[in-house]
Amino acid sequence: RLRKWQSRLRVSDAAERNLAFALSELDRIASQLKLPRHVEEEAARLYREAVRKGLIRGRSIEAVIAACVYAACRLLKVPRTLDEIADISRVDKKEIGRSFRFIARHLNLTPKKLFVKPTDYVNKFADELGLSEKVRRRAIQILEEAYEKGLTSGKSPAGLVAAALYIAGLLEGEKRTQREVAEVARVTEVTVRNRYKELVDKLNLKIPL
Amino acid sequence: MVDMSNVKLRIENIVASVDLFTELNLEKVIEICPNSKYNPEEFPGIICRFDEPKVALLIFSSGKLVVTGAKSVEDIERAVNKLIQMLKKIGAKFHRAPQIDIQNMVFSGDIGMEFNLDAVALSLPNCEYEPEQFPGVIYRVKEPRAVILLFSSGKIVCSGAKSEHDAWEAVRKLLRELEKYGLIEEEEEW
DNA sequence: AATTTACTTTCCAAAGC
DNA sequence: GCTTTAAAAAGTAAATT
Repeated sequence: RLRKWQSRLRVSDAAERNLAFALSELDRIASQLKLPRHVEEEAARLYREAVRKGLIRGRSIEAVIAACVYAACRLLKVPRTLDEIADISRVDKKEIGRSFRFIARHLNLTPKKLFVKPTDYVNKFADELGLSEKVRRRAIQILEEAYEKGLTSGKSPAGLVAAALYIAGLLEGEKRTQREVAEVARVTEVTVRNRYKELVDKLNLKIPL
Repeated sequence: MVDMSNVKLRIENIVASVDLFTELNLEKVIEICPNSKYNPEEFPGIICRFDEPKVALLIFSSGKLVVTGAKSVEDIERAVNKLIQMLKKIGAKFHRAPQIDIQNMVFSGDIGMEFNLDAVALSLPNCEYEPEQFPGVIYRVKEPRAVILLFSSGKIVCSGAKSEHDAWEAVRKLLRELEKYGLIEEEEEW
């Protein structure tokens, strides 16, 4: 009947409005983060899939969009920290993190698919710090040794990469301050210092004074 | 067969729901509870703390309670009896024994070996590992229902179990999975 | 820079919004 | 969903000294 038809119209109206809002929010985040088009498209695909599976229930569209952006970055190996996304989202980092873990669980985004090699973070941070190829290679070498010695489990990848770049900079004569590397990695100086100490100690690195 | 001889579990917290089968006037109850807090605007129950046994109780007007922070089931029984004695002085009548249901037990423990959590996350199905947000692997056991947090040190936290037996069973299942995917013989192949 | 305090994760019930 | 309560793990963060 007419009423049923109207309610159907209303439902699809709401769904379309929500989707339009979600995609505009995605556009806003993607342009501010200067994300490649394929990442934005993947985030949109993840969002539609999340809607189709009813994963939005109880969550805000903004939180889920931010989570999809983060997931798309991880899947496509485009390094972006959760903090960078949280900075420009109206939703806080904690809520984005929750939504991210929730959609990851239900869209079968396994740790394997989401794994981003430290190398990718090295290049991103090194770009922002203006560090040479030589420093990057040294940092990666340090990170590989640290992994082999079991120093990386449970630690913040961003903190580890920041410390490795700090050390590599010192070793290759392209010093950046702890403050500078901490800033691009979005961790505190204390974290950089703690990782730095442990890496220098356990890998027997000789830092030129 | 999974070797559990090196595995340790320790009770850290027990949560129980209790029904006293008596309606309570919280305005009266608040006067006989020394270290308690009651703001019906923010939370409908009285928050009360006992030193002996060391627990926290949430007291509701329906006569139902939530007891948390206990290290043993006996602590919960003692706390409930202590509260009942206090309530009797305020005129509350008890016609039957309280019903106590253990809802959740939290354990800390040790598996006795270290783990490469990247390797664990790569092969162990149905687990979560986001080192940027939390340093442990999160593993959910369906039956008995429980969640285990596994750290690189081999230390664990098991929550959601309703009994010590269930917690051991959940840990046993995690170990079986770890063994099945070749994650037990760590040391050499890091 | 060391200490202390605090927050992240997991679990669960209660009554009501 | 949220509110409150407890507790541990290990990492990170923030506030004091």
